Amino acid sequence: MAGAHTELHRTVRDRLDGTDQRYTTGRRAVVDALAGSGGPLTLPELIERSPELAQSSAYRNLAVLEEVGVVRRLVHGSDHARYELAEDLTEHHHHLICDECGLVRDVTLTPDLERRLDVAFETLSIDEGFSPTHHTIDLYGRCADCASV
Amino acid sequence: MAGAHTELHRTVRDRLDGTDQRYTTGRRAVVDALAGSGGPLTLPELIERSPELAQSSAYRNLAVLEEVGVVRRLVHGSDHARYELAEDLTEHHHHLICDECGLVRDVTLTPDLERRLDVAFETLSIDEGFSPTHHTIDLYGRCADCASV
DNA sequence: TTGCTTGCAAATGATTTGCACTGCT
DNA sequence: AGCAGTGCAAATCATTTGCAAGCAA
Repeated sequence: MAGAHTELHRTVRDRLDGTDQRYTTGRRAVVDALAGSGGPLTLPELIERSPELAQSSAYRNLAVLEEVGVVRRLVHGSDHARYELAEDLTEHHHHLICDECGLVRDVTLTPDLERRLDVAFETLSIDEGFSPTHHTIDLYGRCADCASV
Repeated sequence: MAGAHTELHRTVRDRLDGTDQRYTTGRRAVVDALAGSGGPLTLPELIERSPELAQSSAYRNLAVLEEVGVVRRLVHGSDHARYELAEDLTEHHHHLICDECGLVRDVTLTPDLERRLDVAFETLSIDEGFSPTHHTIDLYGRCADCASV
């Protein structure tokens, strides 16, 4: 656990070093917050978890981290965009999204199903002259909390 | 073809009637534009196809049509949101999204694969206490035009 | 020192809204 | 007549950016 965390930070630092950027306290706080949540966070949620971050710096750090491939920016229906660690730092996953409260949680599909999907996408792409790089699957519905009301 | 189109308009009118809203020329233009494109449109694209629409009216009409379940609003990475006809007026489909130019095109998966996905989502949802209503799949990559550069 | 970072305040840009006018019904 | 729809201009609000000060190599 601690080991994985350390390695995560080392990877991030390496990627920043590559373009003369520093791994500052603020950036580390962003990475820690994203690593510690079970799903992508909005800017307000991120700041709630790291109140020492100024809003503009948080946005800027997320942009920098996105550029070096550490962070991924997502947009669903809601007002705020959401941010998560890039998949090569975590694991391929998808999202459960609550129509009611907007909560987003990570989920994974079985390797077997992912394999079938990849094959289907590949075939599709050839038909369409499209070169696929990645895919996202969002599952919308009601989360446990909202359903129990 | 003409028949299907007529039926579409009738359906839209019915849904609007249900809440004392009118199926005006502007709204019809919005529906026609969305029905005639091979993928969801941004507001600028929509207005390009129907220049008689004022921007604010286009936004307002889209909002009204979304409320009565005729239109669906999508957001991907780009600046503008995209709008398409609701799936019960068209057909269950997914999207190919070009990382480069932002183009979005509709695609469908095989019924067999969709069935497998539904089963997987159902299982997943039970595990998570989540009640699924629908899903979206976005396939990112390079479209034929951008790949050929 | 050099130049990346930060925080504040101001700017940007998509979308929304107030209001007076138009046009169905 | 009575109320929904429209267009314009102004308001919102998430996000971005300019700038002066802070901090690490």
